[in-house]
Amino acid sequence: MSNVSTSNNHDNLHIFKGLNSQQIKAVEATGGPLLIIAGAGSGKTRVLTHRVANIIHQGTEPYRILALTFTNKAAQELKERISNIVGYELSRDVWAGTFHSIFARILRIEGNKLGYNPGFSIYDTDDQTSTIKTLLNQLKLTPQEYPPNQIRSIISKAKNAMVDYESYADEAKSHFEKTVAIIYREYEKYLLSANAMDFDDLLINMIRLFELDKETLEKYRNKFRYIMIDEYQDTNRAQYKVIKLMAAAHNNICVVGDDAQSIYKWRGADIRNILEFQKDYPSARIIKLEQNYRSSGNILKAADSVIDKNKNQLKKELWTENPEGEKITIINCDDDRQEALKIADLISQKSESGIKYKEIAILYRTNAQSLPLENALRRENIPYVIVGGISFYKRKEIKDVMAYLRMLINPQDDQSLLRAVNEPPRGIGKTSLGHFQEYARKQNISLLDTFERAEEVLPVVGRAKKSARRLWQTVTDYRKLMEVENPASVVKDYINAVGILEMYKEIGTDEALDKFNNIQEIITDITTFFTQNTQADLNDYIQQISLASDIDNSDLSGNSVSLMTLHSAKGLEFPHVFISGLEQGLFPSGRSEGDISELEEERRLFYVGITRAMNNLTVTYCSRRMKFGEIQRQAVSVFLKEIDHSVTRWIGGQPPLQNSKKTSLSGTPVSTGSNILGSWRSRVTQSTPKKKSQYDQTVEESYSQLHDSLRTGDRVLHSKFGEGKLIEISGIGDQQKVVVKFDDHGKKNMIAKFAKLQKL
DNA sequence: GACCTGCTGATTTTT
DNA sequence: TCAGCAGGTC
Repeated sequence: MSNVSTSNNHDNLHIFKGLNSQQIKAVEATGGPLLIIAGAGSGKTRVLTHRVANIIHQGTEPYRILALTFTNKAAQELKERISNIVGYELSRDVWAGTFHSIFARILRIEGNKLGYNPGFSIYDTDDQTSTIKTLLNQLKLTPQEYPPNQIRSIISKAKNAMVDYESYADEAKSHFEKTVAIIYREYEKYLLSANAMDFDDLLINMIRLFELDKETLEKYRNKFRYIMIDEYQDTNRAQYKVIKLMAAAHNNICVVGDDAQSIYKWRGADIRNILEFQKDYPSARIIKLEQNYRSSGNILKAADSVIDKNKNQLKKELWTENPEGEKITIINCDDDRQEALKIADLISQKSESGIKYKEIAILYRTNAQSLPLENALRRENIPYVIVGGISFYKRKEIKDVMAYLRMLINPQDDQSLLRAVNEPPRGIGKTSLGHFQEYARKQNISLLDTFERAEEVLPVVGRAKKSARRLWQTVTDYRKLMEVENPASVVKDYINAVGILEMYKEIGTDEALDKFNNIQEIITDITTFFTQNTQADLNDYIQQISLASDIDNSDLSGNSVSLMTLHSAKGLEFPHVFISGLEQGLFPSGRSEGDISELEEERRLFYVGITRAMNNLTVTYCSRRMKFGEIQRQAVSVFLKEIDHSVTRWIGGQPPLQNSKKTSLSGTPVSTGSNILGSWRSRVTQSTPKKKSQYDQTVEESYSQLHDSLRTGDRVLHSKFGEGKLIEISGIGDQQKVVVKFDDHGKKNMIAKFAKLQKL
C-alpha cells in the first residue's frame, strides 16, 4: 500500500471512528440522492456532521455545502460539531442554517430582482396581524366578521401550499372567501410596498426568484454542490420545491428524517415529502438508522408500543443494546396543583440521591401548564429554566425598540412606525394617524414620508403635525449617522433620543423599571453583537433577532430543571423526563378529537416525548384540572391505554385497561384525596424551615452554575456599566434578577441571563 | 387624545 | 383566570 492510501486511512479513521455499519454507509454515500430514515436517538446529528466532514475530506470546498435545519439551535449544534471534526477554519464556510435564515441571506443579495431592497423587514405573526388590521380598516371591514388572526392563518396556509392571491380568488366561492381574496391581494401589495416579507415569503420568494431568473437559479445550483436537510419530515411544500429546484443539477441531496417524529403538520409540514422521496429521486439510496443509543430498553418498548398504533408510517425497527432499566412510572393526581407538587417532590428526591437538576426535564402539551409547575418548583427551591414560551424578543418594549430600529433600515416599513409612534405618547392619536395613512395612500408614499410633509396633511391638528415632523427628523438624522458611524453607538443614542427609555423611567413602577432594564439589556446585546461581528451592519442584527426563537437562546448548561412543551423538546435528550397532563382533551388535544390524522400527530408527539428520556420516564395525569379558571373533571388519556403495560408501574390509579371506569382514587371521598395532598403538602412545609439556609444555597448554586460561581458581595464586571459589587440575587432560571451597585453608574436591577456579569 | 373600566374570549404547537 | 380591547369619560 502506498503512502497516500495510508494517510487516507488515517484520515478516514478520524471520520469514521465510533460509527456503526449503517452510519458508516450513510457517511460514505456522499454522491447522489440519499434518504436517511433516522429513528429517535439513533445518532442522526452524528451522521450528518461526519458526512459533511467526509465531503470536505473528499476535496469539496466547504462553501459548496448547504445544510438546512429546522431551528437555529440545531444549526448551531451542527456547525459546532463539524468544527470539532474538521476544525473551525473549514467549518466556518459551510452554509449551515435554518431554511428561513439561509433564504433571508440569499434574498438580501438577490431580492432586488423581485422588487425588494436589501433592508427588507421580516414580519412575524404579530406584525402580520396588525398589518391585516390596518387593511381591514382601509377596506372598511370589521374584525368581527373577518377576525385578523383567522385571516392571517388562511393567507399563511395558502402561501405554504403555494396558492397566490389570484389562484385563491379563482377558487373562492363564498362571499367570505371572495373578501379574503381581496384582503390577501391587498396584504401582498402592502408588504411589497413596505419592503417587508413575512416568514412564508422567505420561502415563496425563493421559488419566485428561481422561476423568474434562470441565471440566479444556475448560480445557486452551481454553488451548492451538496445539499443536506435535517428533519425532512417537517418540511412543507414550498421548502420542498426550493430544494428540488436547487438540487436538480447535481442531485447530491441527502435528507434525514423520521416520519414517526413529524409533529408540524398543523404548520403546513407535508409528510408526502419524505414518503415520496423515492418517487422524486428514483435512484435514491435509503439507509435506515435503527440502533437507539439514547434510551433504556423499557423506555424504547413503551415508545414503540405507542407509535405502533399509528397506521400511516414507514416500517422500521428500533432496537437498543442499552439495559432494560426502570419501568415507566405513571402517576394519577387529584388536580394540576397536586401534580405539580408531586413532580417537584420527586425531583427533590432525585436531587438528594445525587442527580443533577440539569439532567431533568418536565414536558407538557401547552405552555399554560407551566404555571402550577413553576409555583411548585419555587416552593421546593428547585432552580428551573423555561424553554420557549414568551420570548425576550417578543416583549412589548423590545418589539417597540426593534420597530424603531427597523425604521432606520427600512423607512418604508409602515407597521414599525405605527407600532413605535406612540411609545412614548406623542399626541398623534387615532384620528391624526388615520389622516396620515389616508394621505400616504393617496400620494403613494410611506407613512414616514407623510410625517416629513406633515404640514401638507390638512385635517391634522398643529400639535400632532409638529410631533410627527420631529419624529421624522430624528429618524432621518440617525439614518444619516448610521452611514458613517459605529452602529452600536448610533443605536444607543438613537434609542435615548426617541424617548422610550425616559418614558419608562418616568412611570417608575416595578413593571416599567423592568421594561427599562430590558431595553438597557437589548442595547448591551447590540453592543456585544457589533463587538463580536465587526463586519456586520444593523440589518444583520435585526435579521438575526427577527428569526430568533427563545429555544435558540435558552441556555441549558446551567444546573436547572428544564421546562418546555413537547414540541420544543424535539431534538433534545435528558436522563430523567417527566411528561405531565396525559388527559383527554389536553393530550391528545381537544382539537384532534374525531380526526384520525390529527390524533396520529398527537400520538407522534407523545412518541417524541417518550423518546427524549434516557434512563427514567415519569408520566402524570390528573382527575381534575383548572381550565378557564374553573375546575373540570378530566379523563385519562387514550395514550396511556396504549403503553405496553409490562413496562409500566401505576401509582394512585389503575391502568385503564383493567378498569375502564373512572380511575379516581377508588371512589374515595375528598377527605382521602386531601389527605394524600396533605401528606405531600406536609413534606413540603416541614422541609421549609430547615431549608431556609439551603434555599439561599440552592439559588446561589443555580446562579453560580450559570455565571461562574458568583455570590453576593462579589466584585463583578458588566460590559456597559463597568465594575461594581453584586448586592442581591433573586429568582431563578430565566427570571433570575441581580442587583449590582456599580462604581460609576449606581444601583441597577438586571436580568441575570442578559447581564452577563463577569467575576473579578 | 389619554386614561380608565368592564367585558369577552382564550388554550396547541412556532420558523 | 386574566390579558387585551372596545367604549366611555375627562
